Amino acid sequence: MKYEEAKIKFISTWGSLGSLWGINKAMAQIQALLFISTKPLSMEEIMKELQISRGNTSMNLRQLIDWGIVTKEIIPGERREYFQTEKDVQELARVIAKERSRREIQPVIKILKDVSSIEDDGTEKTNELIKQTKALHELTETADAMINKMVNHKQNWVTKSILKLIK
Amino acid sequence: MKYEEAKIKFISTWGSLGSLWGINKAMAQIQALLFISTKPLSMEEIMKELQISRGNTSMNLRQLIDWGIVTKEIIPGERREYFQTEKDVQELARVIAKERSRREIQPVIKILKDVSSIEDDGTEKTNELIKQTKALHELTETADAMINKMVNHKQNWVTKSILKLIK
DNA sequence: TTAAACTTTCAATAATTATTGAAAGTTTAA
DNA sequence: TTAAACTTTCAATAATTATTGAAAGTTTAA
Repeated sequence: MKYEEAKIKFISTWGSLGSLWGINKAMAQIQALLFISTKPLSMEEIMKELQISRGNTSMNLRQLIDWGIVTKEIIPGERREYFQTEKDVQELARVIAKERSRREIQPVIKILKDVSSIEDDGTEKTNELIKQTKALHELTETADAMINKMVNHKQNWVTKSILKLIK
Repeated sequence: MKYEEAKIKFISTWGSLGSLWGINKAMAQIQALLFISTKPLSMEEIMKELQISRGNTSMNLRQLIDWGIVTKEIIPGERREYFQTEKDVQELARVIAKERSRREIQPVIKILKDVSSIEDDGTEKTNELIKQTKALHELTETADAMINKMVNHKQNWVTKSILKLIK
């Protein structure tokens, strides 16, 4: 496998993995392209590389900026804007985990809490609903907290300690 | 909020959360319905409760069985099949994490490994590709291993230890 | 066997989500 | 100011994914 093939493979794999971290294909591909680029890229360059339209590129770049994983780079003397992504994987993981938690997990936790707090009328079905949603609420809250804590430590001594602990 | 309202809210929330654990809406809703049911349900009952077609119910039930979180229950003297889901949240989390890892994360890890092992021709762009995909490969592999290990311990002494460690 | 009571399959269709591209908007240099 | 060089917006369209429902298949009781 040579450079070009590897590059295409990486970008398309990372694109289809987008669903796993909650973003769409084009957004993930743009991030992937910037991630392996040796320099910031312009919108024109991104469009050309990924074969996507101007509108699509513009919207998805804006979303990536909104997520906080892509930044605009102003190159002196240049009219057009250039873009670059966070290059450190640990920091990338931190931002993604935090955003996903905020956008998707927190709202669910809130609803689980509400649902599990309904008045117990003593019937079997109400009992079951309360019991099960309460268990789900606790699990979700714990898992969310753990992932965030984990990923928030830049140095990985914690990771190492945890790995040692659970091996 | 009364039982019926809470039930509907829970099922629709869990349904839309499906994307987070990699399954579709109907599949997640069926699982949610079974999760708070006090007894196994027939296909007829599931269709009626969720207002979905027979075909849809049949296919998604099959998928849930395939994932290993729903089982058929034979009730003596009854012709039709009944279904129930795993009721223990810890076990549920274990199965989901394992399946997601197997179906989605493992294939990506393999590709990252391949891409990061291409021959280094000494150019800057090849260097960057190798460096960045290697970092991503390590991170993905570590995260996957951690989540699986974590969720694999039924007792939660590990969870507690980890929480203490990272707080 | 047969026929009733069920489940599964799958082509057609509906719903959802992503993408295009042209028009409108904005910025900058002269 | 103006016009060239850019970016953003958004209605139309394409692509993808989920759902339906009728026909085919299977199982069981008699």
